[in-house]
Amino acid sequence: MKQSFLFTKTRKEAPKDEVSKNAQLLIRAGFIHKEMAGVYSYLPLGLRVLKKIEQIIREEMNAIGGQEMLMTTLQDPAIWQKTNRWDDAVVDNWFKTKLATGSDLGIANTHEEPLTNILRNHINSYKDMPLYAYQFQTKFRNELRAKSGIMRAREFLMKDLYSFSRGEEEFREFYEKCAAAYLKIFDRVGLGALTYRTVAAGGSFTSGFTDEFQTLSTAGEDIIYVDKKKKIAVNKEVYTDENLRKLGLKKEDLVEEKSIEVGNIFPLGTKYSSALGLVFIDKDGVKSPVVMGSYGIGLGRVMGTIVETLSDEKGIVWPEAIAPFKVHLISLGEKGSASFVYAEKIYTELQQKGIEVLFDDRPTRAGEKFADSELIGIPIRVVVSDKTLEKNGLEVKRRTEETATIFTETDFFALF
RNA sequence: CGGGGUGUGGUGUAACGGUAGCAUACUUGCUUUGGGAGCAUGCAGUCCGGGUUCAAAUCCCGGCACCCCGACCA
Repeated sequence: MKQSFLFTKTRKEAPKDEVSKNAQLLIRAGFIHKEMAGVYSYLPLGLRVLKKIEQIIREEMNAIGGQEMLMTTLQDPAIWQKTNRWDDAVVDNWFKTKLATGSDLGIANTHEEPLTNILRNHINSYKDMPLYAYQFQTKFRNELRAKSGIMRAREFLMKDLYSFSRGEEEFREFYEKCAAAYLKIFDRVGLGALTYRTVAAGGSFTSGFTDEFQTLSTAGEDIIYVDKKKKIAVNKEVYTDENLRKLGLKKEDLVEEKSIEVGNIFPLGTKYSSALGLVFIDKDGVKSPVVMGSYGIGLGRVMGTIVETLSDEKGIVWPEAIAPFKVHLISLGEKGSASFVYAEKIYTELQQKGIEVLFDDRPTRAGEKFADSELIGIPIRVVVSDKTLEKNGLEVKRRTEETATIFTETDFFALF
């Protein structure tokens, strides 16, 4: 894409009402637009990143047998009443609205109920399971206090997968598979080194533990105790001597850290299947409720966490796998000049090879282009100018490195 | 939801109750061209509703919005 075509602009200053680093940088660089507190639009650059994160998650979910679907935002209160989660006194962050006829309607904040209800039409026998369904869908949560930029929003895109198993053992097997897939996902998006599977409290679903995936960051809201050798952590909420003993962890190996919850997985047992009548008949003709699990990742939060943890003082530093473009090609020559024509040639060739490139063809000054490039954070910066032309090459600089190197055209294309 | 704070051009900021100014961005022109250029030019603003006052960005009341701390976070 030519940068002159991109409609977003960068800014030197962040809006005064944004304090979090992720929102400041993402707004300055033109990735997102704040609509209101906790509600952000994704602009072209931001959407590119979001889609890459989505695709990585999709690949890993498909790899463990997930089937993608898409459920509705508008929700029928009736099925939520069956699990007692319609009442505002029970679930306090509902957005609710009404049909023109006057009847109540919910705006979905999660999808255990609707999916369980859907599957009543598709699960009858033990032969119909195990079954794993997931979606990328917008959730609405009426948070009393939105904060931390895109990290805790009122409207956000979430991958939610639900597992349907014939028994506890079968459920556990998938649960562990999914945990492994999650670690892969966080690794692929560039958060692997900072992200820990973390033992947490059971929430309101079960009495046992659940698992969170926590990324170390001073911007985090959670406090966890990390065993860096064993690559595991314990959330403060379950940090007791007894629990540590159960988990086989020693207090002296644990370090207290602040962290961001980038994903979670938890057992649902038969809470929803029982309440909504999702049962199956086993080999012996006996009816039992389906054993369920739930597995979530907030895409915006992952994106925000990457900005929080990997940026530097000049701007964002995108890991290659999720960067909006792989190459930021900068022409310093005037339109029509020899170096500009050469830059256009490189641009065309990169595109022909299927390499995503943002071509800064704007008639602006070098300093501004460099500053923008660092702010936007594309992994590889390539400069074409009279100087590089004289040297018969291209100036290549990685966003993570300080120094630039002159490459010949051949060596440059060999990078990909 | 409790406590605190703040609302001024697109963005960042200034103005004792007395002419709303600066910077940036944007328009146009000339110069400049490897680290957010210079000169000139044009465009653009006091959150909303009341009140006090000769006079309100400024003081008072109400509302709304945003930020922070806490609580909450299926």
